[in-house]
Amino acid sequence: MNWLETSTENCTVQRTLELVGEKWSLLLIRDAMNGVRRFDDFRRHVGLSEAVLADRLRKLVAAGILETAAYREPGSRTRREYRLTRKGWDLWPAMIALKQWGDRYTADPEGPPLEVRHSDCGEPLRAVIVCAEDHGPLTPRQARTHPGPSARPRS
Amino acid sequence: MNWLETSTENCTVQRTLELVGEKWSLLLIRDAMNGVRRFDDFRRHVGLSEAVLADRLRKLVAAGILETAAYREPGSRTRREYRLTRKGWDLWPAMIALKQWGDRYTADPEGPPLEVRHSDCGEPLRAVIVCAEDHGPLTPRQARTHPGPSARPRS
DNA sequence: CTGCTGGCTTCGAATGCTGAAGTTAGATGG
DNA sequence: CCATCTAACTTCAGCATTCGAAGCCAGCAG
Repeated sequence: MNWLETSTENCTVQRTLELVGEKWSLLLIRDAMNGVRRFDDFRRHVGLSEAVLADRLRKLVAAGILETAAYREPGSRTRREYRLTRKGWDLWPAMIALKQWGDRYTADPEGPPLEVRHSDCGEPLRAVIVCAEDHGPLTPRQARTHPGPSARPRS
Repeated sequence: MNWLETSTENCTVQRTLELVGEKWSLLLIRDAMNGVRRFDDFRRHVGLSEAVLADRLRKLVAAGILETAAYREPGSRTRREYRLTRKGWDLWPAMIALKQWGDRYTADPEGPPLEVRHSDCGEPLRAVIVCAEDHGPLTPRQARTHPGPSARPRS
């Protein structure tokens, strides 16, 4: 069974994009990874409409990527903030990989507006692909794809 | 200048998503990485409408992620096929990182429908973040973010 | 009890997606 | 040399999503 003959219905990339691939979702996660937690901060910084923001936050919470927590500032009523869960933070390698591509191909001549570095040595980060035995970094030519255990023919 | 005060206008993640973040774009790139090259194969396998497919292919070619090449099957007229460029293949780490997340959180109980392994040792791949001096794999807690050279205040 | 603020919801207009039908260029068959 | 077929589009009507703006609501300050 080759790729063209296998169903995409249970493709894990596709399912991932159903959760985070809508417009704005990954930008909200980007902001959440940079410490943004409140509705109004998301709205102003990411720059989307309030209706869509409310919808996306609801979906990301339903997906287990964000969770809400109550907070209270002195002299204000309690409110809810949005934080990344473990599952949400597990998107970090993907976010860094997208940022790395953008840094290379879309940055202004001076460089990117945000830098992420190793806190110990101060060197910039790279997303690399290795195998389970730590051979690598690997290129696409060093990889082979096979049908997996749940590969099904296309209807 | 903290993150909430910096403009997202030149954010490299945002610019990346402007190129590949539309619905279907990353799925087309997924298929291209698996060897799909023709209009009709994309249409049938990815399952999107022809109008949108034509638009996405045009945009991905304009972005330098795909390029067209003439091909000719015996007994047919010459046609054009779509292939990933180097720039397109550079999205591979991001694609693997998204697939890895999907494999962990969205796969059927038996596993994913597609497996990617190191061709030398046969072990499955992992997307990891390292620093330029190869410390790693790193977690988000071991990273620090700073404003980069093109950080600008939000208007 | 009046106003203010954060966090939404509602609404009309604009944009985007879908499925189906139509178009075009070059084989191929009669 | 005319009709047919096919891959690769384009056009179109209807539906869904997104946008910007406005409105609503709860609780706190004055």
